[in-house]
Amino acid sequence: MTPGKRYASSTDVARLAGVSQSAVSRAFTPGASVSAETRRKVMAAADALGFRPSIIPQIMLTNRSGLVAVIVGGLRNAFYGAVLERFATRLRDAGHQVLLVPVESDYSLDTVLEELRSYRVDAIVSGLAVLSQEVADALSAFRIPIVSCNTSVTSDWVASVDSDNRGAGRVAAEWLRRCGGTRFAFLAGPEESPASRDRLDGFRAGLAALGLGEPRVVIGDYSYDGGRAAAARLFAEAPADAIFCANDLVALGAMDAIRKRLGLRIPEDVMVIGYDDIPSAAWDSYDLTTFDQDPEGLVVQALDLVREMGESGPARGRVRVVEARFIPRGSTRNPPP
Amino acid sequence: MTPGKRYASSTDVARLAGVSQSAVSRAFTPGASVSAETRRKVMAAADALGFRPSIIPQIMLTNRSGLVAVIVGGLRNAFYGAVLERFATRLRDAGHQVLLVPVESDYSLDTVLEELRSYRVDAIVSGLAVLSQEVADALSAFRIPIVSCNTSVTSDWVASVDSDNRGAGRVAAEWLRRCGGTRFAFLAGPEESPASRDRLDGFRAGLAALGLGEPRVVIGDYSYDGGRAAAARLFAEAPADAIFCANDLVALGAMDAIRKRLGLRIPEDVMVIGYDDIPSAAWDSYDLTTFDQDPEGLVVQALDLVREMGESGPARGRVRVVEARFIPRGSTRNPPP
DNA sequence: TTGAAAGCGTTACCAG
DNA sequence: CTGGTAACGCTTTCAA
Repeated sequence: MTPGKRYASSTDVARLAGVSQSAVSRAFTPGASVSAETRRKVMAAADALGFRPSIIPQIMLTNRSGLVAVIVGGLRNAFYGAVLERFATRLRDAGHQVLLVPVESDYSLDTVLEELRSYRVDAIVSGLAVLSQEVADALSAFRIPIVSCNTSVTSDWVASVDSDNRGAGRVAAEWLRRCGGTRFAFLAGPEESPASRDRLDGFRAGLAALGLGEPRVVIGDYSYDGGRAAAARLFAEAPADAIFCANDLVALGAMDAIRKRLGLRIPEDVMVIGYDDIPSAAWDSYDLTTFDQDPEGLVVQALDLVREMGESGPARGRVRVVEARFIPRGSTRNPPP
Repeated sequence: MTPGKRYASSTDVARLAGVSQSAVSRAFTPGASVSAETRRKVMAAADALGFRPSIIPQIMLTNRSGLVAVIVGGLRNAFYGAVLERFATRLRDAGHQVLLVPVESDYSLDTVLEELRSYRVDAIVSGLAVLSQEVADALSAFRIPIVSCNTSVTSDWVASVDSDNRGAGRVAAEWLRRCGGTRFAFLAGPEESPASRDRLDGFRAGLAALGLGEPRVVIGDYSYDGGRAAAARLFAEAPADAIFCANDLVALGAMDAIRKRLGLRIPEDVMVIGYDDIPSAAWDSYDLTTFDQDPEGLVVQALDLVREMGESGPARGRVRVVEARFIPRGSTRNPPP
């Protein structure tokens, strides 16, 4: 192609405007001391050439790129879409650019981090839970501030934002009990998901505090199909009437299995509670009782950590917790007054 | 913070390894001529210092950043989430980094493009439809290859990928007619959406070809709530029994309104067809007849255009079309044999 | 195979 | 307020 030259440089502009290259730089620097006349000449030449300062040399000088990487694991879940959109919008409003990094598992995380490092990203926000303390420590070697969502593990360079999963589990247990539930079950996410585990822990604790036994647990995978299959497996063994699900997608799948395949009614025969409050949860066909994870709060806290780490540098033990707000809807019966 | 120095440079590595800086560069350049011994020393020193070449100076030299910007308008629709994830994955596989740019309207597009230019992005993929020929021409001034999805407008620097919306509209009309539809309606997206307009055009053409009259049209906004409201407005005026919707979200909202609010049955009383084949369309509660927009094909074509423009430079009139595959499900009756 | 040196486009500093 | 110069970290000549 070679369309002449793709980009004009400040030197080109300086030549055309009849000033020094430094003058051009100053004309584009807010608050620099330039005479109105010089600025006018520079801007005219810049417009003629389609010039805008490149940010690349600046990155080279400062080692700050303005880039923040956001690592996501799977966008099929509308909740992640909503969170990602918020991150992207707020990061841009704060003057950053968003580097989107899709990662299958934390297996490939090391390779990815090498690349991000070579781009001098200022920080990394990970939707992927950083699983173990070892991984968190290993990540510190990269010396890039990392904020991990849905974990409470931290290290020098890793901070985290966590939802109050345990608290929510307890609330679910109490509500289902108050509304007349007797046979409790938990449809879990992937076995290794800390969020799913914490929700179950809270659910267990809540039931125990009420003098009730262990809930039955079916392992799933955070998807609609997984929820449907899990519900089928659950009822194939024995019925349940109070089901807490690891997330909304699982709950919606379970609801469809319960109604369309098993022919039971919700909430009369079976009550269901989800987690996330994705848009579909509010749809007329489901009207799912769930928890709002406060995506706004999650994003705000995460970005506040990014800012804080950028300013004060690494420090161990930064954790923020966002509350999960209970949203009772029609998939659970009304409690007695 | 200042943790000593954040990044080691090739000069630091050279000093530690007792070689020249050029040697370090070569050791990291595949196919460069370095002796095994030198490479060994360099790598040892690099590991000790945690060194990896910065990509920034390279960008400065070549004006190619490896960055491809993806502009998205709203991630609430799961279809866009799925498409975005594919884009991100494939772009990374092709060795690019993905810059995610959320944009409310094309109002702010100019500002955004200035920024992207200063980052020397190699190309821009826009999920936002580039509306008019004027906008497309204006975009050419930025001299960055742009691929626009869901438009057929092009210019020197703007290529586009379009779904066969008209063809799908015709198929919808034919299917609804064959299955016994008599009172046709179209629930549109935003008035200015070219995709929605094209789907309607095809629907109209299909009905006309069958000797049928104009469908009734209700303007909406591509959302579930919009679909619900649009269906309510439609039936408040007069009933319909064959409804084609601008996308799946609208269709799902309409289905819920028709069943839960109006007390009608689907498909016995009313048939509904959507567009996109988002995951929820296949859920048991909806089982929505729809069109698969072939997100895979969309992404492949778009990235092929990116590659092509990167290699051969600007050229007018690059358009690719991806087929929409019809997926009959339970929200329409079975056609007579 | 190796080292020295130029150059990419900025910003920041220093004299004038 | 202005122009010259150093510096950032790399790749790429050019000589040796």
